[in-house]
Amino acid sequence: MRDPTNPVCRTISTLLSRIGDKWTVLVVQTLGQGSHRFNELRREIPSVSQRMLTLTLRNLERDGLVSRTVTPSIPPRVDYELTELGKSLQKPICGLVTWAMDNVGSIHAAQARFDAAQDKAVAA
Amino acid sequence: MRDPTNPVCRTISTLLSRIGDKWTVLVVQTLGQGSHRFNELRREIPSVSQRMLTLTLRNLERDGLVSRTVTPSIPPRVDYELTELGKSLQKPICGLVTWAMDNVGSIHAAQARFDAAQDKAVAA
DNA sequence: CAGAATCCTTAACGATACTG
DNA sequence: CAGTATCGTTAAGGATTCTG
Repeated sequence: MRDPTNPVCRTISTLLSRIGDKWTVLVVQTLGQGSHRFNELRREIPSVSQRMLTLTLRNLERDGLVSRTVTPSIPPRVDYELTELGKSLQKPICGLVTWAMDNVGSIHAAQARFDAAQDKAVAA
Repeated sequence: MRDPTNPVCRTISTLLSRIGDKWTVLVVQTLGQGSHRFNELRREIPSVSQRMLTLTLRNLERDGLVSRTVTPSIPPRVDYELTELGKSLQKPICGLVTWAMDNVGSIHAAQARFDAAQDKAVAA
């Protein structure tokens, strides 16, 4: 089940690393509010670079989580939207984010304890 | 809420990248079966290097998700175990893994469609 | 047994400049 | 507007060697 040559495991692992990358979750959550154009996404997520937004959207599109609709006008218009599959991913992501928000306090406290113990050990 | 200078957001983002790293989820799931010694973990996760296992466990310990118990014998014995906080994280992780397993098929199909369309575009 | 330290390669990412 | 292409930096991770 955790054999890395197993294709199912590889897919799960790839998905987890997507979730863990810097932008995927932000993009999915933004698209959760509805369809967005490329530069609308950039404005909603100011810290993302053009390059990273492009790559993130390409990956999401390739995995079937986001649809890309091109309107060949001048200037061109491209709309991104969550697919049904993409929408279904929101729930487990939300579970994780909620857990994190509920437990920020405990985590920070644990980190403070750990770092204090480290300092003490180094000082000694 | 998605301001990267907000400490809560930073914690959430750090947690997500932990989930997304190569080993954290595997280690948490292995420890979910019960307490393990260092080399027991290595045997259960053969692909992890000693260095990465050490780093992963340190991070988990610092975040308060895993406890580390040293028995100063010769040879030394170190046991790792999920804390209550760590156990509570299993549920949202499971939600994500379950989603992934349920949708591997759809994802692979989407990737195949995407790649086929790419090839066609390149060939043209 | 459980690690710390070091070296090295690769991949991620940001910044910038250019294009249909 | 919505990208692509290229470059340079940083960080992740593996392999190896050494130690209490």
